[in-house]
Amino acid sequence: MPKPESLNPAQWEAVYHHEGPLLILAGAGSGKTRVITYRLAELLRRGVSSQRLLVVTFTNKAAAELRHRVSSLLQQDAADRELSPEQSPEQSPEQSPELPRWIGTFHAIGARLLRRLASYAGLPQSFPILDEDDTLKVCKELIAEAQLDERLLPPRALRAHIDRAKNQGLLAEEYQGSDYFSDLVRKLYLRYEARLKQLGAADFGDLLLLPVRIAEREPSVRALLACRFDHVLVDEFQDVNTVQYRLLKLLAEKSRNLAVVGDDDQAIYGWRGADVRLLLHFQHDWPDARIVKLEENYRSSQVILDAAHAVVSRNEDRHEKRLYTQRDGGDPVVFLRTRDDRSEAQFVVGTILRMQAEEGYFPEDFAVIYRTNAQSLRFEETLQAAGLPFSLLGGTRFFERAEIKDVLSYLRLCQNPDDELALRRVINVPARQLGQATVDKLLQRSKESGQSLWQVIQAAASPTTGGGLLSAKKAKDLARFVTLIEQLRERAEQLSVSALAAEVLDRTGYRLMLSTASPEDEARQQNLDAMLGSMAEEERAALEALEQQQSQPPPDEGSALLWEELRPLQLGDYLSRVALQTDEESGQRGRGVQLMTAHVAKGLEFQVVFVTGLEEGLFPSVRSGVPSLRDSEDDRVVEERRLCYVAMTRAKVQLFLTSARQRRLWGPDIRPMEVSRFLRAIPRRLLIGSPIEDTELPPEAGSPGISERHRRDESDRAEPPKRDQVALVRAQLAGRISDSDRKPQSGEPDPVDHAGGAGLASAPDPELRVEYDGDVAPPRGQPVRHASLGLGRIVAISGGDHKPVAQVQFQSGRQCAVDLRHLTVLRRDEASDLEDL
DNA sequence: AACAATGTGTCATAG
DNA sequence: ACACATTGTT
Repeated sequence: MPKPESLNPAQWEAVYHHEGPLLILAGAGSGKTRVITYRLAELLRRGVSSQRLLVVTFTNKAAAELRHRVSSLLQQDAADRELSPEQSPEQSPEQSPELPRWIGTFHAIGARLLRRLASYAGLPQSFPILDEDDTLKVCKELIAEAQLDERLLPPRALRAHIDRAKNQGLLAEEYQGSDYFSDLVRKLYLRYEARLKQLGAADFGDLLLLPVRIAEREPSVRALLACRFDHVLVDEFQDVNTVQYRLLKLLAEKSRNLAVVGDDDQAIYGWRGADVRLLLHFQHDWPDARIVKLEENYRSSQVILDAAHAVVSRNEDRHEKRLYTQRDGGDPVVFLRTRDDRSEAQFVVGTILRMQAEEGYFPEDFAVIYRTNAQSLRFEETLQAAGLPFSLLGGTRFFERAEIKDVLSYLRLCQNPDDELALRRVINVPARQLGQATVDKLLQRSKESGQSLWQVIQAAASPTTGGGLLSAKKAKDLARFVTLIEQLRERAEQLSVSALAAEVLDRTGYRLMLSTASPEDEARQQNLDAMLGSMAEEERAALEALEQQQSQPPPDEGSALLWEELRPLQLGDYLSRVALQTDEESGQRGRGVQLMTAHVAKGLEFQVVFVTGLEEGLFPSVRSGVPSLRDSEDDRVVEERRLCYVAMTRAKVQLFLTSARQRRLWGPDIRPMEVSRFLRAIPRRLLIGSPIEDTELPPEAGSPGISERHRRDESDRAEPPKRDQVALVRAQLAGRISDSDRKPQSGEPDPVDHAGGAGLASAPDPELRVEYDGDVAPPRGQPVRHASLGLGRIVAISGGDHKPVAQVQFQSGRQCAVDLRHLTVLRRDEASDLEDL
């Protein structure tokens, strides 16, 4: 059992709170995970069944971490009990409680619920879960089918709108169309929903949306959910969105034992529908909630905390809290303004090398944090060149690699050959002469006949039933593929998951395809081997859990539907787990220097942290193009500020902040970058390094001499910091400057391109470009020209948060919506040859 | 004509 | 790494 003396009073209160709602406001590094693990252990000790505890986290990594920590706490607990001489007789001495079985991300929990509720949603029990790629393809096809131009409604935008709707709990028919644009989205959302149903598939949003909607509709299901768990514990509550909250309310409806942990200063997922107000106004729904504040920080030095606080406290709508630590003082935060992203990377890597050599740090002690994944490249190159090991967190995720998805698609086909997306993915991988044209024919036939693609393929492959759809040669190629799949499906009945996967690699010729000696192929082979290994591992774990299973309480209250049964790993179990397992194997924390985005960094901690790219437009990131209509500039920056806070508070001992004077962003142009406003918020006394007052002139032709810049760095400091720190920065500056000796590529950087033009061949005359800032929109009937669609008139204008869009009737007869920025407004005389439409 | 191989631009942030 | 366009091959 937890030792109370290792908890501070606030933590103690949170751990031992008994029944009823509980809100834990946990500042960064305040021992939040510790509180959750201890509380779980305490609940188990009090006799709450491991089957009736639900713990929700945001990432698989966090779930794995919790599982691990609870498990070791329970083991230690059992060991302690054995040692203690006086054993209370009523306490069962023999075994420590089982681990809670329901620890997972919202999506994992939702998927488990939906598997059992599938019939209510008209889905097969083994529905595939579509990832982002899959849903993007679906959106693309829908847009094509609707004969819309992708430039007007980019598939990504459609997907984002649908996803957002789902996060708000809206089904397609509830989606409100108020203008042309949202009407369009509504129509396509309706088709999207129908298409997914036809595919028998669910997307990420469905995993939460559908269980909630089913339960709210079906009283019997609602009752099941309400009594399924005795305690519900939620981590990162500030990042919960509406649907997730509705699910929580359903699950805690009866017990009312809902404990949530969160920090409003770390709310960074507003863009995917999270609503901090759920945390800020928790008492509104749960008036009797006990509130516990954790404000003592056990991670960072006071200097780091003060600097981070200075950044985030600029926000207004927040619980004011001030973290304190017993480790007073600490080294100042080092700020460095570098010439460009290259020298930024060189500074970071140089510093790591030096601190490693001189201060005994290991590569694992360092984290490099940036705003966007694209920034990782420079660091990767530079670390590579320096011979430092590193691992990239996030980015392209393991299970999204092509080779992994290919093999998983074969496995999906073994489970269900009607899985159209899986079928289309692998029909020609490895190449078997079944290209686009052939697949299109088959798809066409499938659409006409209403048969599944697999059925059509089976028919077309046979000379008797082919109906002349394909040439004899193609039919033969196809028949070979059909036989392959049929054989694999037979084998699937007999083999374990890992053995089946190995067979897939073999029989499909996939291994053979990767047998060239190229480093890419070798990496792919390694990835596949890693996957086979993880399969075997899961099989072993499932068996072990089965063996160790304690007396299984029989399903009570008719809730067999939601009961989890332990069994050997089945193909379907594996596929559904893997669809949600987007982060790298969580157990083995990557080796070497850790590279990650600020979002990924949440919840982690490191000795030394570099927060990089602190530049206006990058961090805070301001989306290029037209500012959105509703959000004020500030609204968007508020979350960025919290993101910066999250990044800074990852550091335990030393924090570095860097900012480049120029970098290539989005396009081919090298842009001058201003220093981030977040830096200006930090009191000078906490900082050493480059002056922040640095006026943001792009490097002039005769760029300032090295010595001059160096001198400025020194003279601008408000207060002399510790001498060794000065030496440190000097040494680093010297290293950096020797690199930046090279001349800038061109005398003047290109002017900032505010248009964010989307690859049109000829850019419209800037003077005639539409100004659209919400007030000045072109009137209806306005003649316009589009680079590729020709002349037309505006029929309607619609905004939306993202893109101002005009519905245009073109002279060609085509009517479609076009991003306003791609239109040129014509003067009356220019439009004379445009007839009335 | 249908496929395969090769080159090019693009990308917030996550499950 | 992926989609797209282009060129090369059967």
